[in-house]
Amino acid sequence: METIKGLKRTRRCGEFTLADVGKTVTVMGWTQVYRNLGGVIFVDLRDRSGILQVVFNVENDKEMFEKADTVRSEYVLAVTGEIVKRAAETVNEKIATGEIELKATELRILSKSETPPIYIEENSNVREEVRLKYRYLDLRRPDMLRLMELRHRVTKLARDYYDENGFLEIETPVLVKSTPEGARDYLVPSRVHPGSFYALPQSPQLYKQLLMVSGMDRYFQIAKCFRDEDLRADRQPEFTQIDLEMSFVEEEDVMTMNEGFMKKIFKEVLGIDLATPFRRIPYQEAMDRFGSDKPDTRFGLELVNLSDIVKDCEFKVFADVIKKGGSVRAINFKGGDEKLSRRDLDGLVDFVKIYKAKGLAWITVCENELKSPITKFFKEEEINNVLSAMNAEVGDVIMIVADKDQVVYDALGALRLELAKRFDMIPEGSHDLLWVTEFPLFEYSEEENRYVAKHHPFTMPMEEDIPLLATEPHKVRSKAYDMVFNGNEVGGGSIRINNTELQAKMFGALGFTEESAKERFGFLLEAFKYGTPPHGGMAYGLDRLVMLLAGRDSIRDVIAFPKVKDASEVMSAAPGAVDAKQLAELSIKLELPEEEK
RNA sequence: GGCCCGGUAGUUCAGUUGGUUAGAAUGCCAGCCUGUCACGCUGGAGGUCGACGGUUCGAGCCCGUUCCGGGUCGCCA
Repeated sequence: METIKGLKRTRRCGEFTLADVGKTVTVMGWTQVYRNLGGVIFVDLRDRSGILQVVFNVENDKEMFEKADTVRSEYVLAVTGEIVKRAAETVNEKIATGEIELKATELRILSKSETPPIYIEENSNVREEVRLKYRYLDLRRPDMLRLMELRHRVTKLARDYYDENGFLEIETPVLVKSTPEGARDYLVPSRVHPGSFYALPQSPQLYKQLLMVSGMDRYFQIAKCFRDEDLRADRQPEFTQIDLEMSFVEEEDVMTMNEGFMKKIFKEVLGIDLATPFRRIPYQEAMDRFGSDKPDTRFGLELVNLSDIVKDCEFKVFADVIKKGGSVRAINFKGGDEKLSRRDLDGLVDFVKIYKAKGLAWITVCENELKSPITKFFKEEEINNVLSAMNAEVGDVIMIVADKDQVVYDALGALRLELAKRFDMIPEGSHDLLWVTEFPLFEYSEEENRYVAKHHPFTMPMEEDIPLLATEPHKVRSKAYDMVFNGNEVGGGSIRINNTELQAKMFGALGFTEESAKERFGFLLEAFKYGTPPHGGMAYGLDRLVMLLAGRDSIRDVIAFPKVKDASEVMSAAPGAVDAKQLAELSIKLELPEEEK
């Protein structure tokens, strides 16, 4: 094996141009392909920047030619030679360096390679299982390199932007106190304090608020966060936030600041001029029109509330639902009749059942009649009112769900996305940014039988709703806002409570006793006694943001070493068992479920 | 935890109603070839059909269990 000793790389492979013709240079990289034509060998040498063709000719140097003949895929080479211009008929227009090539004068094989299990190429369609097992090879592929580059640029722009706007980058601890509200914590046992545990942070929330108390004024951080919950295509247990907090601000200040950030990212990464300010859609409007708190507004299929029209109808299902406080809502799939077979409609009925809907009623508007399993239960006037409310025309299919509001929203919200996806109703390359505002402060947890904070317990209620805190907490709206990009939540935040009495009311509404509030958040409440500026902030899901900017469907594509569905890592096989000695040091005894012993 | 999809050569896939020796492309190995660029030509090697069990004269194919990967519901303040 040969060494690099005495050689210096001139530049990366893809960075040479016609201007370098005649120069003697040294390049280093991986062998993309080699082509032995008998008396001449071509090696395409690849690194992060691209490819440069290297030529070995038997007539120039027989010994080196024979050495070049032993080169195989992914061998790591150092080649010194002269950059020469290619003859016109041998120019390769497919690569950036296609007009030149390197005429080798010295070849060193720095490292051999076994035949790689996956081929290193753009858009290889290798099974994800294999890609993840050999992630370091997968990352050699140009599209993966570009995604890592993109991610780097976004974090760099975040640092630049917030720095320009007077934010300080401050690190907060990764070993923190567990506050079991919300997602499950990852726990880290303490050796020094047997029986005690740190948690890994779900977000730097409390610390950044304390930094505001400290007078840091504006803070940001690229923060690793952890949530011990199940994965999704856009959710990893270990993820990164662009986290920020500002003092002396209201909602509009935070939103404006962050519109500026998005404007900068879109301009510099995608070359797109974003219009600001973004639209603001109150939560309730988002739910009523789109059935979602992260609405994709790039297409229609908006929800219409039919409750008033059908509340007295003879179709028991609808009337009963409304009596119990639920609603009957519908979407109109324009021209759906010719796109959907009866079988497709049955499939959609099953589809909404995933979201707990008990069924999906439909009315197909034909030339001289209506096709529907339910119209027989309705008076003519009711039907006409439904049709006009839905703006129905011949060829349309009206799809109706009746249930508790949340189920109706979930089912129709998902159904409109499904139809839009299936029938290509989303304009290609469109980008739709908006804020959803006025989130409810609480949501009811059936599991815990109490109200829980929708955002987190430090979120400021809207002034006009504060009187409702003690009486009708479900009606209280908050100064919280989510940034939504093409129907994805890319970030969210709120104005925080900076007043201890209000915070106490908040804990009261959440059902915390004074002691339990003190036990969990005592240090924050204590800090708030000493002069807390009005403050607020937000956090972006960096991984998801980069994924969307890149137009990818999976967050794994923008994370160098992602976890898979069961939160393990295929390549390293983490998590793993530890030996008895380590456990003993931590005073931990295992008691595994029977089947796992 | 539930539901759905997938697992056949290094890789991507095909494989008929359950029937002889499981195929293709690509990659790999060898030989030939002096301007290719996914070089070309000739030849060759390469399989625990994810695993285990069952049904059957006979299983890649049917049944059960299980492992692995993906999607999704629950979950994710």
